[in-house]
Amino acid sequence: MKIATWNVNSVNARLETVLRWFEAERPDVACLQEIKCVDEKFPAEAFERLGYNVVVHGQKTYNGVALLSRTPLEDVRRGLPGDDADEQARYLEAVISGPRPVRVASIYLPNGNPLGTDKFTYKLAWFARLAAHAKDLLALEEPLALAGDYNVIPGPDDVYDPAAWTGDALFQPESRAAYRTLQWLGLTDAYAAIDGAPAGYTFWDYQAGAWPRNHGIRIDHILLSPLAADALRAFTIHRDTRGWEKPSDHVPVVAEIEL
DNA sequence: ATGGTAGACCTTCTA
Repeated sequence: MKIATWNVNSVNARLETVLRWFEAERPDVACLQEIKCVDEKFPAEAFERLGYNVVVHGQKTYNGVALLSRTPLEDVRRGLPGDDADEQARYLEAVISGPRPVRVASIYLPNGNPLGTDKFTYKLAWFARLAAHAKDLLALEEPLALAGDYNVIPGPDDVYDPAAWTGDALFQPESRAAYRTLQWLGLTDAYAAIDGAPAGYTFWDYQAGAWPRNHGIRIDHILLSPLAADALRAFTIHRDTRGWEKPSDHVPVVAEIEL
């Protein structure tokens, strides 16, 4: 089973590009982030024509996440538990039905910039809520994948120039520690499955020629519960899509598991 | 040099 995650930076502006990749890669499950539309504006029919079931947790203008699956999605949870006042659409969870069900979440973690503002506070608070919820999910002892744009550069090997990012929320010690906390709970970063691969960036800014200069960062991650990590067979970053017409600034990331 | 681009949408915010 191929589980993909992709921050598409507006699903409607990107539809042709996204469908092109779906037709070529045909993931079984896909987590989308930054769809930038309300539920009713999500182009569900286009994905249904390709054989996908669709659930959406949308929002006007900003954020918004979706889950696509070849088999029906059950036990759907919209929004991250822990703060009823949080109105930002950044979390969507469901169980992918089948003989070997897998619980999957599409995650769009807050960016947190600039430092010293409530945006960074919100990021860390959101991270704490995610850790609390992940702990509850891990207690179920199911195959589980938490996939998405975490807006965290885990380490210095995950950025073209660490010094250029020291003042950025994505590379703060607190952000990196929060990401490690998820792993101490028992989640595995599927990226570790790449053997001897060079830096695997997943994002290149639209500005300042970041793509042609390969000024990238690795911020899109797939975290797996023990049962899912044991079943991991491959992990791929589809960096070629960054060179396509009208690209997202993020590229798709895929974990293949064999349960 | 504190730049640059993209998307939503209406003037500026977010990334």
